[in-house]
Amino acid sequence: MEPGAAKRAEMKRPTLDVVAARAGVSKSSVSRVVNGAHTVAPEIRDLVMRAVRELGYVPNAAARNLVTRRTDAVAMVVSDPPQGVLSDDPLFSTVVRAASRELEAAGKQVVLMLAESDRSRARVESYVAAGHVDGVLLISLHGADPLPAVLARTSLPVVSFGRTAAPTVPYVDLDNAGGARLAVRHLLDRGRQRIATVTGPLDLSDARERLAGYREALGHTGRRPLVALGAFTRMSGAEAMRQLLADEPTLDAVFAANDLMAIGALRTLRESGRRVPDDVAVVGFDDIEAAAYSAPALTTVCSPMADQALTAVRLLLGLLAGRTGESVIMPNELVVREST
Amino acid sequence: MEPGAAKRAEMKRPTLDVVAARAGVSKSSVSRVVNGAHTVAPEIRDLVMRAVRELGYVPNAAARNLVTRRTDAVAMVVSDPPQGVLSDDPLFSTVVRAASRELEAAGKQVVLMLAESDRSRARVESYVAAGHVDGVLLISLHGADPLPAVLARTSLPVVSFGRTAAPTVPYVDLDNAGGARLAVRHLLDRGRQRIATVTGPLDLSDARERLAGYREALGHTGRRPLVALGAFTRMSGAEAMRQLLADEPTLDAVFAANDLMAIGALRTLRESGRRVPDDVAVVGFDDIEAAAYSAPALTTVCSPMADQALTAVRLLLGLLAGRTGESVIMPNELVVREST
DNA sequence: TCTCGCTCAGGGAACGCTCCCCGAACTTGA
DNA sequence: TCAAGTTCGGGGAGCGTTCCCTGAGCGAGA
Repeated sequence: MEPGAAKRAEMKRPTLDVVAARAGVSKSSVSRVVNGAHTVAPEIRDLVMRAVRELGYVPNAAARNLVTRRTDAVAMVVSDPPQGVLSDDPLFSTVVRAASRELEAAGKQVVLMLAESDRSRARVESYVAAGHVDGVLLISLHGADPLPAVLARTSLPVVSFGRTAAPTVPYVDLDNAGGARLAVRHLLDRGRQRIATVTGPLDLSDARERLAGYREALGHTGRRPLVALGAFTRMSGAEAMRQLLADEPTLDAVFAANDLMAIGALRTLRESGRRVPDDVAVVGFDDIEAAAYSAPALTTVCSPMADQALTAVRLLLGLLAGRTGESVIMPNELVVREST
Repeated sequence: MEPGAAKRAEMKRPTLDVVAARAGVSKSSVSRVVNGAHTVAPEIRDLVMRAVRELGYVPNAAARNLVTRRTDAVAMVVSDPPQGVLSDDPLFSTVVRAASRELEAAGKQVVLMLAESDRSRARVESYVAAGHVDGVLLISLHGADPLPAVLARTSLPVVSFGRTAAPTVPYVDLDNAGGARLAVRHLLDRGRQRIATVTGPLDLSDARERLAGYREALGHTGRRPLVALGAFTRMSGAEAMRQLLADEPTLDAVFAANDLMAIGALRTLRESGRRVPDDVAVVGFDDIEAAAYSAPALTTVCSPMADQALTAVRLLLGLLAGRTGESVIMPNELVVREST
C-alpha cells in the first residue's frame, strides 16, 4: 500500500467490481440492480444499494454507451445564422428552455449545437453521424435549410421545430396562414380600409405563410395588398414601416409578421406623429412577453411557442421509443390589446 | 456471406480494425494517424487517410472516452428557477449563444443543463461528479446558489458567469455598483431631486450590488433613498413603480436595476399620466435590444453580456488547459437615450 | 563486416460496462 | 422421495479505443 497507489485509489471513481466486492455479490448483480432489472432478490438488492451509496458509485457513461450503443443524449440543433431570426428573440429562450426541460425530465442529455455557418453545419452532421446522440431536435425556421435532409439520411430520429422541406422529417409548426388571416380579419372588423403588412424574410416558410394568409384574407375583400419586406427584427420593422408610410401615407392598419417588427413599427409610427390605434392600427404575431408592455400594448396572434416545443420533444421521444410520429400543426388565437 | 450479415455490416459504422485492414496496416497506426501523431511515415499516413475517407470512418467517442478519461464536453449549467431572472430575458439567449459559439470553436461539446429545482440540481451534481464532462460553465446570478460550492468539490474546473459565494470558483461579473453609480450620477447631473430605485430580487448579488451603488451615489448628496422591490421582470417593474408613485408622488426620477423593470415602469408612468422624461426620468440597466425600442427609448447602463460570456468561456478553457484563472470584473458604461 | 542506436509499425492489455449463458438452489407435483 | 420446472446469481466475452512495449529494419561508426 504505497502512498501513490493509495492516493490514486482515492481519486478514482469506484467501478462495478469494487461495488460488487463491497456488497459481496457479482458485478452482474450490481449491474442488474443499477439498471433496475426485476429479476433480483430484495436482499441482494438492498446489499447492492447500500454499497452503491457508501461508495458513491456512479456508472461510467462511456463504458455503458460503448456496449449498449445508446447515449441517452439528443442533440438540440439551433439552425440559424448569428444575425438570424432567433438571435435576440425571446423565441430562443422560450423554446430552448421548454424543450430542454422536457428532455431532461425524460432522462435525456441535451447537447446544444449551433448551426450558424456551413462549417458548423458540417460539424453537426459528422457529430450526429458519428452516433454521439440518439436523436435530433432541430430548431430551424429556415425552410431551405439543407440540414434536415442531411440529418434524415443518418437514419436517426429527427424532429423539427418549424416546418422543413425534407419530406421524411416530421415537424411541429404553427398555423401561420390561419393566424395571419385572424389578424387581418380583425383589422377589417375594426373598419380599417388600407391594411399593409410587414413580412419576415421570405426564405422562411413562417414568413411566407403569414404573407399568404394576409393576401388571402385581403383578397376576399377585393383590396390591394401593400407589402414591405422585413427581417423579423425590431429594426427591420421600423424600417419597413417608414417604407410603407412613404409608399402609402393614407394607410390605417399594419399587420406585422412578428411582434418584434410590430414593436419597431410602433416606434416609426410614433416618430412620424401617427397615433396608434387612432390613426393606424397595428397587429403583431407571436405574443412575446414584450407585446404586453409596448406602448400601446400590442394586439397580436398568440403562438404557443412553449407548447410547440413540448410537442416537438414528445414527438421525438416517441420516435426514440420506436413509435411513429406525424407532423403537427398547432392552432393559434388572437389576443386583442390596445393597438387596434 | 449470408444476407443478414451483409446487411449488418452495411449498417454498422466501420471500426479501427476495418480501416486498418483496408489500408493494410495495424490499428495502432490508424489510431496514430487519426490522432495526428507525428511518428508515422508519410506513405502509411496517406494510405490510412484514404481508407478513412473511403469508409467514412468516424471514431467512436464512447470507446475513446473510456480509455482517455476525457470527454471534450463541458456542461453549461443554467441555474435559475423557471420563473427566474433569465426566463424571458434576452440574457439567456445572448449568453447561451455567445458561450456556446466560443466553446464549439474550441472543439468542446456543450451539454446544456437546467438547474431549476433541487431535483434537477441533484441531477446536475451527479452528472458532473460522474465525470461526463471535463468542466462546467455555470450561469448563475443567484449568489446563494449552493451549486457552485457543490461543483467545486468535484475538483473539475468550474467557472461562473456571475459572482458566486464559493471562494474557489472563479467568476466573471459586471461592475454592478459602479454601473448603478453611473446611472444615479447621471440623474443628479440632469438636476433630478427625488430619485427612486426599483431593485431586483435581493438574493441575487447583482441586485444587491446595484442597490448598494444607488445608495452610495445618493448618500454623497444627503438625499434619502427611496426603494421599491422588484423581481427583474417587466411586471414587477410596473408594480414597483405603482408602489413608488403611491409612496412619493413627487418623485422625478427612477433607476431600475434592469431594463425589463424599467420598461415595466415606463408603462406604469404612462398609465398614471406622467410624461417621461419631462415629469419623471427613467434609467435602466443592461442595455438589452428592447431598450432602444421602448417609448421613449431607454437610457441605460450597458453591460457587455456577450463579452462577459466570452470571457467566462476563455477562463474555463484556460483552466481546462491546465492554466490558472482569476475572477474578472467587467466595466460598463452609460448609454443616454430619450428617457432622461 | 559487425554492432550499436534509433525510428517507427504491430501486438495486445486495459478501460468499465452489459448481457448471454450456464448452473445452483429452490419449489412444486406425483 | 425424486424428477421436472423455475428463479436468479456468477462467469466471462466483447464493445472500440488508446497506449505501452516489443521488435523489425536500417543507417552510421568502428
